[in-house]
Amino acid sequence: MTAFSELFGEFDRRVLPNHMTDADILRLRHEAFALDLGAQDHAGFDNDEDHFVYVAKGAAKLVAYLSASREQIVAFGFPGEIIHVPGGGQRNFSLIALEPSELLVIPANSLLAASGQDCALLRLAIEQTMLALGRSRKNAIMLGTRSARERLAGFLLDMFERGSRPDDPPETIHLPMSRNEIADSLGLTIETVSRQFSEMRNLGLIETSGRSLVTILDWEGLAHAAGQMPVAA
Amino acid sequence: MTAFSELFGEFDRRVLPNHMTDADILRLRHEAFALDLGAQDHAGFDNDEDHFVYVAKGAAKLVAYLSASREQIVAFGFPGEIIHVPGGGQRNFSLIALEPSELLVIPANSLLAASGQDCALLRLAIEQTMLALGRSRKNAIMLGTRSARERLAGFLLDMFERGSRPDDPPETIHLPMSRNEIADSLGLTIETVSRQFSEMRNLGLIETSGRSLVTILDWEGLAHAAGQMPVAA
DNA sequence: CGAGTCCTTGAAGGTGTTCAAATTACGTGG
DNA sequence: CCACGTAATTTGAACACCTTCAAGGACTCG
Repeated sequence: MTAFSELFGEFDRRVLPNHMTDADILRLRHEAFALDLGAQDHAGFDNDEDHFVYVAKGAAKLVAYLSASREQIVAFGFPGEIIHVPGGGQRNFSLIALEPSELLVIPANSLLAASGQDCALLRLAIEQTMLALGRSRKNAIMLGTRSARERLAGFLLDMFERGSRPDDPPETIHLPMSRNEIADSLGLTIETVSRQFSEMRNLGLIETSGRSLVTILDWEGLAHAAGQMPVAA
Repeated sequence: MTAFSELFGEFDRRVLPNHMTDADILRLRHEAFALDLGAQDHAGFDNDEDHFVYVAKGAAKLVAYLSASREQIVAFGFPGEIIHVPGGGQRNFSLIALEPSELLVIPANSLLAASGQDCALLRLAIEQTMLALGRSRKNAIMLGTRSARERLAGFLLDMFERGSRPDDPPETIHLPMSRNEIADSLGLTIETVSRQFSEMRNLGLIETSGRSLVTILDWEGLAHAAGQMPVAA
């Protein structure tokens, strides 16, 4: 069993709906390809077309480049998630691995091409695109309305939801991205992020160990700091 | 010919692809409905489901409510455009008319339900969702990286692209939204928006007349103020 | 163990916010 | 058609938060 077969098999089990026809699965198998990236490698695939990227192992960031210094991280991808990578539109997007990663790349056209009569692949594509839209809007709301404290607290809670691994100690998470990358995703500077870490440490909300291990000590306090919306109608 | 027929006819001509089957068109016609809204009316439809809303006349905003005071406008919709309105997820979204508007509302399920063998409706849905995703990401990048000046300059240029009407004087646009709504969409306060208007007026970039008429005097200067990315590789 | 990078901390400054008040625009009724 | 009342906008001043610039310290990799 090749590496690709294993990878595609995992994708099939975890993402593809059960009722897919063999023809659809075979076509997808033919169009998709595996990508093994080292830390900071950027995924190089045909930039004219949209792609869906399934993250099997590791972690990745989708970056939009602006001026030389400032860049914005549009999305993170963790194992089991799918990132939508736009093709050559107006802006320059890149998918970059945060740590050694195994990815399965699926050209969007292979999902959009006519597929059987129940259009299972199209349905998969639209479902993933809508998920991406929801995440992007949530992100935009965060960037438009929240303070630095709220952003980092929300970020940490989000990372705990998405990034907990079987081998991590409970309540503890390994952040695969640097402070700089956290800053670029929250629309802040690295110094502000660092200061927020320190203050939240001093408040007894979290504990850190090394550069990337974070333990949540006070879940309620952290949720409060993230500025949860009251459940009013 | 009823108002709905006219509205749906326009939608058919301007949005639906030519090769749609009559069955698809009829089903869509059966599921879609017209909505006539006065200024500040909010579109009330079943909030559990996603909807696509075609704006025929007027203008609308898609708002996310957070705490009582702060809200974020996620998208504007102008004639000819389609807004994706998410259903009952975690957040509270509302579609609200900025001025008297005619909308055509299409429940997402009526596009997602199996449709013929070429899945024309599904294709339409995915195309619109991807457009919405692109706009949302562009918006997130703006909110994460741009200054107040850049945001308002970019906003005005965007409005000129999307909102020019046949009866407007050239170089001049009617903004259907208040300063408050501009602020809520740019992630700023109303005072900051007003100050930026004043400064851009003093710089000779724009001219304003009344509350909603804006004339661009210096296109190049405004584009520069918007912080155009140099076309470097 | 050493070198380099990443992270933290400090101090000063800028940009946008908040609070408050004056002014302008617009719809309504006379 | 003009005057008035209300709401939106503009402006001012003080302040808060985040950024910038700068330097010291810690972690990780080879």
